[in-house]
Amino acid sequence: MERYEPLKIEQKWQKKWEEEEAFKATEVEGQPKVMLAEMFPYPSGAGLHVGHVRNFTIVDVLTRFFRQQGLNVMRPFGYDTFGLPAENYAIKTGTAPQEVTAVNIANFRKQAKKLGYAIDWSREINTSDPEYYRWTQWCFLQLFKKGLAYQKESYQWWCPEDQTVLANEQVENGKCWRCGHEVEKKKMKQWFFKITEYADELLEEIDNLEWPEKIKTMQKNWIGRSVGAEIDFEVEGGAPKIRVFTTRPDTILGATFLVLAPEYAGLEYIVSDDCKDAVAKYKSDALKKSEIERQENKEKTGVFTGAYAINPATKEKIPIYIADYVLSGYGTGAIMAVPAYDERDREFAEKFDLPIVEAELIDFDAYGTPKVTYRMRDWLISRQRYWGCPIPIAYDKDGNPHAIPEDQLPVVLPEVKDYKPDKSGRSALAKAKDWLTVEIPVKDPKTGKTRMEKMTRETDTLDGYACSSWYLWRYSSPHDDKAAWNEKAISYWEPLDYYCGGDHAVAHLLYIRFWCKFFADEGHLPFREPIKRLLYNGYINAPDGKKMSKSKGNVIDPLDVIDDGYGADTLRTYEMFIGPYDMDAAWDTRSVGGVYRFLNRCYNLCFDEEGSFSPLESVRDDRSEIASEPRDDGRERSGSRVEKNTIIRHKTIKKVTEDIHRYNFNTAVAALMEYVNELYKNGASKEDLTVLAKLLKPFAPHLASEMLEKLDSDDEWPKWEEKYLVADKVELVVQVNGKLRAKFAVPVEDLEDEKKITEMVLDDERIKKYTENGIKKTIFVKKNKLINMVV
RNA sequence: GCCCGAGUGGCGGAAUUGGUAUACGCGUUCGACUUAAAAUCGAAUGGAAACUUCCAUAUGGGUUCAAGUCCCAUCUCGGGCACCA
Repeated sequence: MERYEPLKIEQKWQKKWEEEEAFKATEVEGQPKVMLAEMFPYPSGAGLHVGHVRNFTIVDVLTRFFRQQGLNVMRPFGYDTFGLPAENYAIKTGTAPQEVTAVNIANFRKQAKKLGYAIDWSREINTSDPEYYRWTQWCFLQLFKKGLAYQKESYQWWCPEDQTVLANEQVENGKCWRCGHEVEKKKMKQWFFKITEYADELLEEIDNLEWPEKIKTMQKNWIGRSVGAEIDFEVEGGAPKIRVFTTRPDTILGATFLVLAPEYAGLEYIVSDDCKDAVAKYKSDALKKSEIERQENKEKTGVFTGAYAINPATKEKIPIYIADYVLSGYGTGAIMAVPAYDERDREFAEKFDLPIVEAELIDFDAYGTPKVTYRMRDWLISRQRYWGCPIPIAYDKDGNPHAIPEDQLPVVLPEVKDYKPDKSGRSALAKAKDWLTVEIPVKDPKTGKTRMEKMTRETDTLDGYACSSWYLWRYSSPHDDKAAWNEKAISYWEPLDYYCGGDHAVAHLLYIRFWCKFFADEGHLPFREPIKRLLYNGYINAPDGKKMSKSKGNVIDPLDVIDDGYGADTLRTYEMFIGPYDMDAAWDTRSVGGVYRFLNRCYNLCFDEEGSFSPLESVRDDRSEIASEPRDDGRERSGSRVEKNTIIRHKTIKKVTEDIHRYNFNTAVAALMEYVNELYKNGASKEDLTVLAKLLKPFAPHLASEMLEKLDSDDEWPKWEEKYLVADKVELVVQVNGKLRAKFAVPVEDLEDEKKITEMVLDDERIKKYTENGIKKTIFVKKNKLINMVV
């Protein structure tokens, strides 16, 4: 007897799919389309891990499901290749990141093919390929032209280990998200994208997305819209007015002092001479304080500036303090403190012995102007690193930035020998002397003539998130050399219908929405939201329940699972069966064996000794008596095995179809297992097996293809018919006071006759003993085939 | 501190609209095949009882003919935010 040999079968089909370019997608006007993608991976040297497999398989199950349903499906693939791991490796070993990246991509591609994914390999993209980043630079220039990419000198998070600035989203608990080193604040001139320009729309449109509530809430909190007012306070002695932001302008009568952030601009005009030293010291201490220290010690600190302001409502003189509990980057960096209504102000007031006035609330119209403020800041995008997309900017001799003309794109990353950033904090690009100088055409404002001017290139590179903020659109025309994306192609395929990932809840998913709105405004995109549905999958942990990590030695390598003989189909199906897709799950090696046994049973149903399927009735006659034995539950008592199979076949089609639509992949697999168990009991017809193979194909495409080939069938998704879902006899549940007391097999038409049912039930010995003293009422629920007698 | 999730057998988990709790898988036990083992096939498997019941969905209350599901309170775990005025 032939045994199920997954590796042999899988090789055969993978070769076939590759040769046929089986998953190539082309636009067909009028045919409904579906586009799906996972969050493209960073191709690390370690290769695919089980988390990738879960993520990619979810996309693949949906991809194949929709293909089998006759939709025009596109499922591309790509690599997010710029970033620190390759660069740090380059610094350590001198190997060019370009080289390492090429090797890692080749490995990822090979592994993804080994998993049998239905990928259109002609749509493979790579963010560090000049063919790609040429258009990342083009995107930057569009933002630059509209003033949405701008430079600003401000205090920024700086990682002393990686020698680069970090965005707010890249600082986790006061530490660098990559190396874990404590970050500090440094005043620097940096590039920003003005994401705040779109804050309102980004917030408002969240509710229209088919995204998990968790992600939507996180984005809303991140944007953090607050409605309030700005109020000006005169400063005694003629210093510039202090403008504060408050959400409670109605409490102004209780404002007994002002507090400024230590970084408050214009502080020098306010501080009195005798307080200068104390203020200067407090300010420098605050800047040195790490984020960790600020978080751990929430005890209020601050110093008096020696200056006073006038409360415009009470006309009283109130002192001005500086304190680090007021943040420079939010609102105006200054607050009116109302200790009677605000807990933090109260703490401060108590510590510094300031008055706490329980004043009445007033209508504030006379004192403030309405103002909306956001917690979200502009997106800091420059990085002092080599391995990133060069910012297409050059500086004239006065230091003014100029756009590199679009016909000079891409600005290609120059080859260097030493990848270390220099001591001044500039990236290794500063060492590429030849590359650094560039000639840019400049229009002379007086003569109107254009002349070439020598300039110096920007040595910062773009945050990797910029590269991934438009890649979904590149998929629609991945090798177009005329435009970032082709308008016709993108309007057919996009927006993306399904996006699946388990990371980047805020940053990436907010940035890509921001760029979408910008490019829609520029007339380049025909939609304002890039992603219709988001599936946010959970992590896979080690068998001990802990996170997998090399140092703990608990990593499961998916390729080992395949090569151990289980094969890709088992791995894929197991990871779908492991639990609800959006919950974390622990790897269980023994359960992998269980899924393998299931696929083996599928195989054995289809391939007997002669290598042909086992037709119903011809085999397993030894069990025919058992099979036709009436069962206790009374269901289908009269049905033949063929009739039983027909019912369960249609039930299974319905269950699997609906489960995949609901992303309940685990219960879809369970339903297939139940179906196979039934076929083992009853025997299987060709029709039974064909349906099995079709339903199995999204999960285990190689085995299913092998079965379908044997059965001489296409893979068109089967349909169920409701009429087969109703057996002629059904099981009636009888409860007394809500407790299960008996089950009856009744003809389905009897459910229409409540009186008949009631009489029959009351006449039964099992029920009689409970109802001797009479019944108060009966509740009959036809839908649930249930009757409850209340005594 | 605030905002979300979640808590069901020995284990991972089902129960989709308030209606048969524990689907499916793992593990365990027994049986068939075998000289034997593996593989495979079949049966049993929440706990106490013992032939008919009782108790079980984190804990305590409530609503209902009926609650894992709804309401109130409490505990535990996970995630997010964390001086945002």
